[in-house]
Amino acid sequence: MGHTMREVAKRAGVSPATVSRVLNKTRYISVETERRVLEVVRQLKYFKNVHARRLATGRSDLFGLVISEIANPYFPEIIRGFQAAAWDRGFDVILCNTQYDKARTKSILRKLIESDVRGVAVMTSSIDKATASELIDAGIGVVFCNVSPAEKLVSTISIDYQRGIEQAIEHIVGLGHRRAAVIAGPDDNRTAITIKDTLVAGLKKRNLDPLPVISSNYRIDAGASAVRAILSTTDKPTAIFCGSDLIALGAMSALEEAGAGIPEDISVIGIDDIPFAFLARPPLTTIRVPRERVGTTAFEALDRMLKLKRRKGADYYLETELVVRRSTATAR
Amino acid sequence: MGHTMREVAKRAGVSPATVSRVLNKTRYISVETERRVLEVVRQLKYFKNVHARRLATGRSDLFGLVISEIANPYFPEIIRGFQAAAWDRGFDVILCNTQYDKARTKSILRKLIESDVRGVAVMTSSIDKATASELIDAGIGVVFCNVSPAEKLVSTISIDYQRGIEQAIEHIVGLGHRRAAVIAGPDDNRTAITIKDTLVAGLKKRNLDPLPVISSNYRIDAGASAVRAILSTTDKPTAIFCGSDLIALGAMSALEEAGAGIPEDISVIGIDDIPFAFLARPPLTTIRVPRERVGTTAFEALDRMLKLKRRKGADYYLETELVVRRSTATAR
DNA sequence: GCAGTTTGTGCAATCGATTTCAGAAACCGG
DNA sequence: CCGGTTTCTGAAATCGATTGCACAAACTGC
Repeated sequence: MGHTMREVAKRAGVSPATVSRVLNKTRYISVETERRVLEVVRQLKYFKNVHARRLATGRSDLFGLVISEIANPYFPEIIRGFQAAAWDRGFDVILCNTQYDKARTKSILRKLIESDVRGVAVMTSSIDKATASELIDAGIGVVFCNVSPAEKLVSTISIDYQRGIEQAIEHIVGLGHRRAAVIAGPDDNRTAITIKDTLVAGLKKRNLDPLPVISSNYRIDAGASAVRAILSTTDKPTAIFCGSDLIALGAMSALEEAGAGIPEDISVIGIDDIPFAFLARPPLTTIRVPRERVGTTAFEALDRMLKLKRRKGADYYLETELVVRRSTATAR
Repeated sequence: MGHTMREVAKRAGVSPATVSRVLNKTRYISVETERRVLEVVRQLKYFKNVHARRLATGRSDLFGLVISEIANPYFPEIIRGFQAAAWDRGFDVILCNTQYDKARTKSILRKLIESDVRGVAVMTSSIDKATASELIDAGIGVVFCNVSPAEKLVSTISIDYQRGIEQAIEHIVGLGHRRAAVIAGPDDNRTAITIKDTLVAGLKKRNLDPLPVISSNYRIDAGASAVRAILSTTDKPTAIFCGSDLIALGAMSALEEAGAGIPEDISVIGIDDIPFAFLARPPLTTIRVPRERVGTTAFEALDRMLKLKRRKGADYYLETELVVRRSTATAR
């Protein structure tokens, strides 16, 4: 709605091309001309139009970031990491929430392609490679989380839960626990499955027979019914591994309601280390996922991949680690 | 990078104009032609380019949403509300975090203007009207939170803390409390100041002399030092009003460390009702701010205002209400 | 003082869609 | 069957910037 480059050019007595060059510092420009142009720009409060620019250059300085639900405390730090990394290099990001909705996901992909984004970070398990193939067909780079392997135009970030989980089991075993339960995330979620499998395998290896319970979703109250199930077993576990901090917090609430003391009666371990984990009562022992790093790594993965002529993806690995707080203690 | 409309037109044996009309359903098109065009579109996996479209139409179907820090649990629901409302009407939103940084704020404003957004929702107190005047000069509508009054191109959303706070004070007085402290948010934050003033005024009116403490920031640990100060006073309060749930949670942690029981020794009241308030131990009594509504209202305020020929802003009001949980009890 | 380079600037094509204008074809009632 | 609509389509201008090419002026070095 504002002024155009042509107007600026006219007022400054130069050609539009010159104005463009001044504003983008792309060529030799005499100080005098530059001064005049900038003066006019200031006077007119001129701002160049990004859309025209994008059209003209063909490049789009845009990246997409797809998550499932912004209210899930798992995501904000990923977003921040990604945005910060993009911003630093002069790129913008379009944030999209699938809200776990198929139709919405579809239109998000369309929107991203139409926006001519350079790359997209898919940080939710609710989109798989097949769904994202549209992007790849359109020549847009994609980075996934927890989906190997990399291929052309596809990079991946793998969060190595193994290490953190081993530390956690070690910790629990060291505290004398012999029976542990698992409350995993939803069964239709790649990451949740990976975590569950890793947990179960790890526990078996240490001869703690897990009695796994599947919670149907990632909502906070998911833990409650699982806890009831656990407490009604004859051979009650003394430790509960949860597939996420949210589940753990829900479980803790339910345990308290049921009169079980944490950690005196039951130890609870979460995964993620969301900001509230340490504010929980008792502060939650959890396996930290470096979320901000996930975000920055996602951006860098895209940036690097797209600079390659072959645009071949790479696999990135990020470690997890146990954070011991007060929700775990010696088995009674 | 994909195909262009011209290619589609050629393959379908029609003119680009026709393709455009088919895709936008803007004119009489024969079924046969439409079929042919859509067929080619599918074959080629053609997506139209948003930038070209925006340039050509002059309209931008974009709105900006400015917040300060995405990791602050206050914001996600606002974002969701705003995005959902925008999305429903076919608009996109550019999410910007100021991170409380002056320079970053500056470049955000520039970016928004360059992107030719139609309107911007400024949901953080870290930007005031003066700072945002650039937007208004550029003819971009703005909606603020907690900054009256509305004017041309400026709408406002006022969260009426008064009501919720009165309910809360009533509640506390009813529980027999006689001395209450206040831990407010940062002094350079409009909203925090409003809340503090409303709290202090309300308490005075009920003859509960507050001993206000100013916490310097909104970070979780902000409450800790304030709590130390409060506990070291001779005439310890039996209730603490906090300027936000985050502060309240921090305070609760600190209180527990200091051996004070909640609510037996001290009742704690927060503001916001963030998702974790009810997971806190004890679940936090708090004054709920309808955050998702704030988001949707912000969008609607912009949408309506921009439809007016005079583009005159309006003031919107949203109520708060007390949510009683278990962090408050009779004074001992 | 001349060929060769470095600077500084403008012209005009281009990016990919939208949209005005106008014209052709089909349909209509009388 | 003829003037008048209505329906359908295309040519071409337009949006606002970028950029390759061309050219002139100002320096080089010899």
